[in-house]
Amino acid sequence: MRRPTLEAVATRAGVSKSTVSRVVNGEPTVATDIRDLVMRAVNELGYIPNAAARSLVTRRTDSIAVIVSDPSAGLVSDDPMFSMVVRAASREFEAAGKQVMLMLAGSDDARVRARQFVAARHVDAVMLVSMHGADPLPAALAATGVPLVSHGRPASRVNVPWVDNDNTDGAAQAVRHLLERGRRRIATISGPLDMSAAQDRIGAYREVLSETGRRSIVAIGDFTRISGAEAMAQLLEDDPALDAVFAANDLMAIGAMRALRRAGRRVPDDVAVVGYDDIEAALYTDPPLTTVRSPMGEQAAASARLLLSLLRGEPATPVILPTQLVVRESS
Amino acid sequence: MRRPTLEAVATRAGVSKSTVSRVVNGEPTVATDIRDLVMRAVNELGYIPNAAARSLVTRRTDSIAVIVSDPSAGLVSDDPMFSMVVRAASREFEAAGKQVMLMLAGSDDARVRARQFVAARHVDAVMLVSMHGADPLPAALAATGVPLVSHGRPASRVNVPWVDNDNTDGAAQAVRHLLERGRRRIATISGPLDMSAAQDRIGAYREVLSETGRRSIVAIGDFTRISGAEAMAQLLEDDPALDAVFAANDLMAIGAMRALRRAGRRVPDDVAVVGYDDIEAALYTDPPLTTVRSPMGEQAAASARLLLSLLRGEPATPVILPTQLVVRESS
DNA sequence: CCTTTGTGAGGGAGCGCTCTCTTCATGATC
DNA sequence: GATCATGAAGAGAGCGCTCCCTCACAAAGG
Repeated sequence: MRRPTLEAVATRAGVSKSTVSRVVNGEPTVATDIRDLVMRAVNELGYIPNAAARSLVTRRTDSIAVIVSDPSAGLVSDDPMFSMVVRAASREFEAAGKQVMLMLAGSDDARVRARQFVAARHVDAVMLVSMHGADPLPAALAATGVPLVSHGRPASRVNVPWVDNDNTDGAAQAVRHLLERGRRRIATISGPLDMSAAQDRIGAYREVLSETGRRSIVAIGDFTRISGAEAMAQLLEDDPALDAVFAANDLMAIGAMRALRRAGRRVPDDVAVVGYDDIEAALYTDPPLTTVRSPMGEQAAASARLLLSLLRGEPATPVILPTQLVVRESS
Repeated sequence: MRRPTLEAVATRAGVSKSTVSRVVNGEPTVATDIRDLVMRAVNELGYIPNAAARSLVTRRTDSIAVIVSDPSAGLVSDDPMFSMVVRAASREFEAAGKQVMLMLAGSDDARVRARQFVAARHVDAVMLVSMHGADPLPAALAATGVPLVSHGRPASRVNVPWVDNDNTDGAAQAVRHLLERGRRRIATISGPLDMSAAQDRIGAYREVLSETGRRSIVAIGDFTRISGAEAMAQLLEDDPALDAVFAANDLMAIGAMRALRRAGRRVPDDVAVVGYDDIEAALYTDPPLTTVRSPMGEQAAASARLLLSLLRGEPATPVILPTQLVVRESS
């Protein structure tokens, strides 16, 4: 009935518990014939170590929390970021033999639970994803003393290693590209200004424009398609003569293109559109979207690897991955 | 240094370990004054129960595995299904106080690990997502005796409770709608035929067409955008005169629309397109996509709830959720 | 020859908790 | 007043594992 224990294996193999433990944990100080003996017993009994018992004594769990802290994440959000990041990170952790505990920290309540969970040392480490300036989680988690890496630079000043793409350079590339195409009135649809990625992207937009003596035309979205459409409508109202728009992500760019179409503007003839991220959907818009490729999956994998190296006791410093403009037909 | 234990709390409160345990676990047989005494000690010491020790004796882990078993899940897949399903299920489990262990079972290797993991009882239950006919996991997991629910009806004949949407009815609605619109040569882009959803959808397509004496025009995709585009190109080659296409999901419909545009066909004038799922992106295609709304998030939540009720010892029977055609401008 | 060193295996305490069993106090019943 | 039922708190075994320590034995050195 009950699953076999170390002791059962030891009895069967005619050795001590200690020896079985050594074999199971791959310690080298076991003679090969005894090792074979033990392994046979393990297989015959179908022995699998009890993780709870093991972690009770080792104080390790071999699992890692991936905490996704976004504000609400409405029920209808088919967010490509989530899918890519979670998948890539999982793959990396699983390859390292770590289990992934996924926690959504959308509400304050959930954030408190997440903090508690981490403080209770139910996981060996934490990878934190996608938070905004007011998010108390980076600091709260850092305070638990559990190894922690942030996917994306935290907006608040807190001493947590992170991995990000070069938002500033990416956005600068996008805006320069529009200038080179001869666009004069270049608007932007920014993400929420409490997110570092949004800050960096709009900062670069402003910087490049001011270098060439042009003024900024700004609307704020929240990185969703619908907000992109709304922001675009707003921009058209503010400046009907605009001839280009840089959206801080592809989802908003897609929303913006829809709003432009509804307003009777042609893309790129009347208004050029550039996005950011290069999600797969950017290939399938009409026209296909010019965008800045940010290596989202790679960034997540790098975050995961950074955390794993931290866990091995190696020092962790922030990582910035390069980005690259992908010119398609929308600009 | 070390975190406080039950015993430390007991000493501080001047009671026995047993009493503290009762208080912490909310048992009613503790006098209120003593309960308060204990709670004060708990708060003062910042006591958090050690999950490993607890689960060593209770043989519960209060965690649930969500196993996503899709064939490869290429690095570039920003799959809306994944995001919605994982989020909705997580929300449900977290609300019930269960931790979610996410496991990607893309490779054979990963599948073996997942099976092992479940067999080792590292989780109390398993929610299995999105598998195909040849997938050995449903049977393998069922054999472990761990409570199991499948999100989507398993393709193989295996006795696992599941939750699905009414694929047959949904697809039938889509095809009837195209007929009502006066379309004569209606093609379909099916999903992989080893998936039950794909089987049901193409089955209904064939059924409705044969009722009206029309022939089937079929291409097979794999539920990705790119495969939808390829399948559409194939269909146009097979039957240049087709005037409608029913894609078994929205991603493929989006790919198909792109292929149609490239081939110089107008949607819906030359070719009407209907998708399936009603992902958010369906609103943002040009023209907006007519599609069958399948309640993906609701389905995932229902799967999660079914599993939770199974865990409470209640019997579990399959659940089928209704679907509804959403007519937009692509048909 | 005895002692030292090294190596591989066994013994057993203890990780922090739950849960059964026991004890004790209180009050009800006859 | 003796007996019993009831309810609340304590004692302690034991969950399955790791890891420190001990020990046996063999080889090497004096």
